[in-house]
Amino acid sequence: MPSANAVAKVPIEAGSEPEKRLRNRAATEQAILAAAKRLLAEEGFQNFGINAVARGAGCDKQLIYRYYGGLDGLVEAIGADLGSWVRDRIPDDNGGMFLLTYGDLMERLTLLFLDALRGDPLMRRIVAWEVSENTEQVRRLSEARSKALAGWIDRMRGSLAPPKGIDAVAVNALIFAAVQHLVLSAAVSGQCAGLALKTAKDWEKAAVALKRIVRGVYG
Amino acid sequence: MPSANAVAKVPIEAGSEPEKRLRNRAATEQAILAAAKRLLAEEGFQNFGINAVARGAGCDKQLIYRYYGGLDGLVEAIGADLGSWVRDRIPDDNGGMFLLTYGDLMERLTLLFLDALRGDPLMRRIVAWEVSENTEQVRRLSEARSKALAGWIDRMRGSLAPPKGIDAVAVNALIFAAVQHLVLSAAVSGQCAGLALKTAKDWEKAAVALKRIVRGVYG
DNA sequence: ATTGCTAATCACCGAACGGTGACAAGGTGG
DNA sequence: CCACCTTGTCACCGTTCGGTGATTAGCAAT
Repeated sequence: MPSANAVAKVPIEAGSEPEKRLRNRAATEQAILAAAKRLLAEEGFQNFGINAVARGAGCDKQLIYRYYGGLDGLVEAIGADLGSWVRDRIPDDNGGMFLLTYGDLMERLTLLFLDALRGDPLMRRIVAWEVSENTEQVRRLSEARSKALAGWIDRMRGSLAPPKGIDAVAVNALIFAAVQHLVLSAAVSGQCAGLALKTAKDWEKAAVALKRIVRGVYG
Repeated sequence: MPSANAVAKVPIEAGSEPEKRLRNRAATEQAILAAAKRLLAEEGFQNFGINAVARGAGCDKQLIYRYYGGLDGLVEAIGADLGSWVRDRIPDDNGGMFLLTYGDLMERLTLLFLDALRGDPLMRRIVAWEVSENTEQVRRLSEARSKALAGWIDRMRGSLAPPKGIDAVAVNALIFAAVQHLVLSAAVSGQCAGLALKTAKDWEKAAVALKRIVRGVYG
């Protein structure tokens, strides 16, 4: 290997990573944010820290402090993305379907929410984080998430009103809580309270039960 | 200060902590276990570690390795206590009440479970832990908990069977999931999906909604 | 009093953490 | 060409973590 030093001076990445991200702040910021989201989604909030994110982004942690003001700012940037989550993951129309009753609406909402949460590991980790810690970080994230979700629900609801005599806020809180815990538990252990949740058939059972619950309350 | 060394030789704890727990293995083991449970209940699983437990128990961490074989063994010892949790926290009879239908049973079970979970911070932390991590530790804990709970439910059920045509396992999984997430979220943030959960009145609303859901399914 | 067992403590290790200040590298305007 | 500003990197700090010998301290039997 002749002139090894001269070659080594240029990192070997000629064939490994063609993109170098050299002196490009915007790209680096995006890389950091992407690494943070990926890390949080894949590893969970347990080992989520400055060092891990910097390692994942392939840059120095100092840049995280410079560009985001530390982990807090980075987490807030993640929270800002949650608004787009709703737009990306959940259709904002009814797919040509007519929702005649509040029960129709809630059935569709809960099933959509179930599938969306099942398919989004980042969101699951955030939900798990919310019920595990009470730091300012998490509170901000939680707020952003609930706000985005509430807005989406409002848009879907249209002019439909819940039946009189039913505390829809409380009932819906329980239903959404059920979906969240079910999906979280399934993602971690593949089951929830004795109900296996691995195969498509398992999930179909869960969906049927969920519909039955919703219809049991709202008809 | 004459003979300061001699005085310092005896720790000042003469007036601070009358109990010394000197060379008493059984007592030390209990102190460690109690400290672990207290720490887990009050601080959560995030900062739960060998050093923290040793600090909380007021002894050296080496003893945790000796007596429990490390954190894993200690966690298992906590899991072994979960069986007694059911016995302590939840009555195993029906309080002289006659449960005529499966709906009666489930209403009573869910409300009992709700209150029991609300009143037990340790159990809440364990549930939050279960949906946040997937280590062997947590899996063992989870298993112990679900086993104890299933046993209790079985004892309560007696000969009552769910209505035909209803997938009770799936429905009940959702209902228990709802209770768990509701209580966890409330404990952390005082609310769940927009439903405030602080005052007794708030919880009464939640209980009414829960009853409505159960009755909606099981009549 | 001496021996021996065991409960309990101490001292230390390497690693990882969050955080910070100093410095090198790369474009840009004069 | 030079000075300047931004981007990126490096080295280091103090602290905490999990984990492991080596050591001390209390009690019982002989």
